[in-house]
Amino acid sequence: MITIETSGFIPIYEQIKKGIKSEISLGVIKANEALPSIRDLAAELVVNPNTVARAYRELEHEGFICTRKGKASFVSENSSSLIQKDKVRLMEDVFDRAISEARKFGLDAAEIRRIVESRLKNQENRGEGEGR
Amino acid sequence: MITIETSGFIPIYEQIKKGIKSEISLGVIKANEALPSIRDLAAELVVNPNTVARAYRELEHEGFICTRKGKASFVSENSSSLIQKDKVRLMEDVFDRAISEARKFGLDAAEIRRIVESRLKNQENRGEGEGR
Amino acid sequence: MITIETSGFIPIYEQIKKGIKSEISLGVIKANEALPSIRDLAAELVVNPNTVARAYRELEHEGFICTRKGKASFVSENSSSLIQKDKVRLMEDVFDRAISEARKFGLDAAEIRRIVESRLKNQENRGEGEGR
Amino acid sequence: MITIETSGFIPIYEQIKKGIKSEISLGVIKANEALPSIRDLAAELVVNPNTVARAYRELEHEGFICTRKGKASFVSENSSSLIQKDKVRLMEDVFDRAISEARKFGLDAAEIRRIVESRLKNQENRGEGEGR
DNA sequence: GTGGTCTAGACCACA
DNA sequence: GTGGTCTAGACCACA
Repeated sequence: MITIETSGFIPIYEQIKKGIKSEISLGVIKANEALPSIRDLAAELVVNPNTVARAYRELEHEGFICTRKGKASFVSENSSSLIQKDKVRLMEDVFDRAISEARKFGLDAAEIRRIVESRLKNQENRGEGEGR
Repeated sequence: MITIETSGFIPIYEQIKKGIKSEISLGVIKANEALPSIRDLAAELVVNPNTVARAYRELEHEGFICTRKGKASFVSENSSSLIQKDKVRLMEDVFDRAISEARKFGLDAAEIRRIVESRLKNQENRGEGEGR
Repeated sequence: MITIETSGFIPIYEQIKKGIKSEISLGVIKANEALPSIRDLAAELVVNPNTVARAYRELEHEGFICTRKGKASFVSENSSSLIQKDKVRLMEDVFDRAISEARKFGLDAAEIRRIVESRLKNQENRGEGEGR
Repeated sequence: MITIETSGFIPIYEQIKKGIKSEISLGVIKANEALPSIRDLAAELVVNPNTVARAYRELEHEGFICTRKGKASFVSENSSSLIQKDKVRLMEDVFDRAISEARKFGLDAAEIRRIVESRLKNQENRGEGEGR
């Protein structure tokens, strides 16, 4: 369910980290459940295992997952509360950036609202089919 | 007026490019006007001249500015129309990304609208003073 | 009585080896006495049998224990003298490392003595209850 | 000044991290001073640049150093206070481990003191010559 | 030249 | 099979 963009500037390991946080946030993977193995996820994403390993390692350092050697990585017990905080910060950040970008090009609040609406609609019309 | 973030993953030359497009878009610099020299802008942004040079070079390739050797770089005659197209695409892109990011974390349209409103207000209260 | 740390870098089989040497050294298990079976110890330590097997195998190679196929592992006849030598070397090693670590951070002999005293006291106050 | 043990179980990147913390602690490198470049240190330690890079990256995440891309890594402004805390924790840890190791082999406080004294003397006699 | 990311691939501890 | 470390080496952004 994680998608990787190789164009663009965000490192693959960051995209993996965000993808996993997203899955935890959505409840796709729940506390104490195992993540896919490094090798499996690497194969699925067509990415080097080292890159996945880095993502997992950083998620572990940040407390989202914990790893049992020889077994697998598991979503931490307290991941939900961590994710919750992280998510709020992340969402604020994402829209602050988008809005200040828009402001830099002279858009006012009304125009921003309008473009948000149009993109919301646009994604509804296109995107919904994919999930089914 | 251009601000550079050294943390984060977006290359500095990209930030400079976007900054200049923004200034053209806002009319801060108009068609046929000269851009600051590479050295001056580099000094102002506390950035290496090579980085500014790259931004200018790419803006030239994209037709936004034209550089006369030994002289300076000027905003192209047809920059406004180019910028206009670029701006629409850019804004759509920016909000598409923000919204799909939010969707990845399970936010629905109502929640997205709410967060956009809160960030719009938040930036009004803080940010406006800086521009004056 | 053996405790395993899964965080940290010392392999589990090494921790098991040291734990058994410790028990021989303390007389908890005496010469010619049987060690717990690999399966039992593995269960007790919540560790994979392979890992215990490796510890036993290496202890055998070093002469501390001997394994009779189909039966069990026994503490060797001459284990005490071996342990005695090993223990002296081990203790010197342990404190050499600790002290040189402290030296690397600029502590002088007086400061090292002081910290040793404080840790000795600290462990007395907390740790003694656990053993009983 | 950093020494790497390839025998033993502590990962090279950890040894590098500790070595650098030690140098900061000793004032060998001071706040705002540049660390050796990744490539240089890798060459000096006869280690892969990736390994040094990992050490630097983790030191950065922990706040001890900060990296300016294209330039170098620098000791953070607030490194001293961080190091101070880290050092205390580290020294307590080191001696707690050493002492509990000794306890596992039946040594009492008096014997531990004696062995500490003997190792302190031993290192004085051997080690001092090297520093000059 | 300097740091950052990524790949390919080896070897080890653990299950 | 699973994660962890390490090496060798490529390519990019930045100075």
